Amino acid sequence: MGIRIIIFEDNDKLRESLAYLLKSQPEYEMAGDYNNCMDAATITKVYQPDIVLMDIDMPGESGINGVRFVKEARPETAVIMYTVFEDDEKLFQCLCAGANGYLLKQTPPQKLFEGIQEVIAGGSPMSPVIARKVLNSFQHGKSNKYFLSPREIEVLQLLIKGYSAKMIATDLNISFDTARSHLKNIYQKLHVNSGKEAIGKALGEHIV
Amino acid sequence: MGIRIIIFEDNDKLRESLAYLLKSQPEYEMAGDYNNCMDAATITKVYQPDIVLMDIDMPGESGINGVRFVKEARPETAVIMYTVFEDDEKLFQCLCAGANGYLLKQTPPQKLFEGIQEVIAGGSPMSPVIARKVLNSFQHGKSNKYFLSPREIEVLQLLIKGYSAKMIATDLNISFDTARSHLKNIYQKLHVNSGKEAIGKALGEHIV
DNA sequence: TCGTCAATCACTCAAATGAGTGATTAAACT
DNA sequence: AGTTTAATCACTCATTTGAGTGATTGACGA
Repeated sequence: MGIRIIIFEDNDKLRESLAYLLKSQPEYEMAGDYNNCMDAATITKVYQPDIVLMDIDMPGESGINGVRFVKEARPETAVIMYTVFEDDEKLFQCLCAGANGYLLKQTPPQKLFEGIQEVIAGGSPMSPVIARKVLNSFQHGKSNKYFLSPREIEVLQLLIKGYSAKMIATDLNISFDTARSHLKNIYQKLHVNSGKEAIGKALGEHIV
Repeated sequence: MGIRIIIFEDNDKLRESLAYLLKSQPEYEMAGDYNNCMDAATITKVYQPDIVLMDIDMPGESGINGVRFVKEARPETAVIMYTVFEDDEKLFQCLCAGANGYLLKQTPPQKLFEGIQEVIAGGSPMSPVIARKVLNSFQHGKSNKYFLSPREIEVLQLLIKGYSAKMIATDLNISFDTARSHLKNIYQKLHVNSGKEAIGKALGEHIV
């Protein structure tokens, strides 16, 4: 019994040639190919594939939801994204949805085969550019693109810890009004108008 | 001029055989090998390597700090971790410190060479197990260990977007006081006593 | 049927907050 | 020497918030 593979890809030509390519390898067993992932959950439950190749841009449900469907239906099935998109937004949505690999369509067939083997071996194949983005996402080191002063960063950090203006003032040994003054300046720089928004933005954009 | 490489590895035998191995390839140029990374910053500034192979467990400064030193001294230098450790703690500390790749010591020399080429090409080589861990770290989905009701989760999400109680009320078509009531219940469940703390906790612990 | 709980709404009150406006000092840069 | 900036402090005012207390409805399960 070979490695059971299902493809979701709306481009007919590409999907068929992919299927043809995989079928030509004795170790793979094509369990189906579809031009949309609306029924991905059912399909996954029925055919229990080892691998799913998933495009992102498809009519109806996007491949991002496709990953979700497959993973909810059968977590053991490994999903490899196979797409032209390399923008951060879609990439991280796919990863959060549970994708096990992310290969760009420029990937030569040889690398695609390797990727499938890597997934079977418990790995997570990624195109070089993607792997770089993924690793970069971890070094969310103080971007500070809003040009906060050192003192303002200190104040913001305390704010994030849930401190009130009064507590911040005490902690930093400055007056209540100075603390509030810093806070107001921070809000201006972050383009927000409340401490809650500032916290959301700071944590969301990894400013601190 | 070849690819300049520096090795930080405290195991003398391993370090020397690695250096020997790399020197035997014409495209690599060994720019030095060290059994600790205490002076990694200076060494990096002086020799300006393209690649640094960094062990984690070393006497004096750990390789995790080593990454930091190298990256602060010269961000263009790519650092590849080369270690036996595959535990989450150390892995993610390295990534956050700016590592560009993470290969386990079980990696055969051939794969090590490929990894170096991949880094030069702008990629981020990772051993399969590592890549899997990295991708997995993205799918930390809503734990809800504080047993928030569905409605409370809705309210919390709006709060995180920076909405005031009044805005939440409008958005959900409920009265101002109901919104405040929900907020108070949420604070109780999260063991906090302000919206700001709630946002911090929710974002920090990936509750929503 | 009874109890529990989510969801809704209401009222009070003291404290915190955001906004606006303005000022001083010291360091850093031009 | 002049300018900019960070950091400090002060005062006002309307709005928001947290807390406390209490009540009603409807759904769900024991």
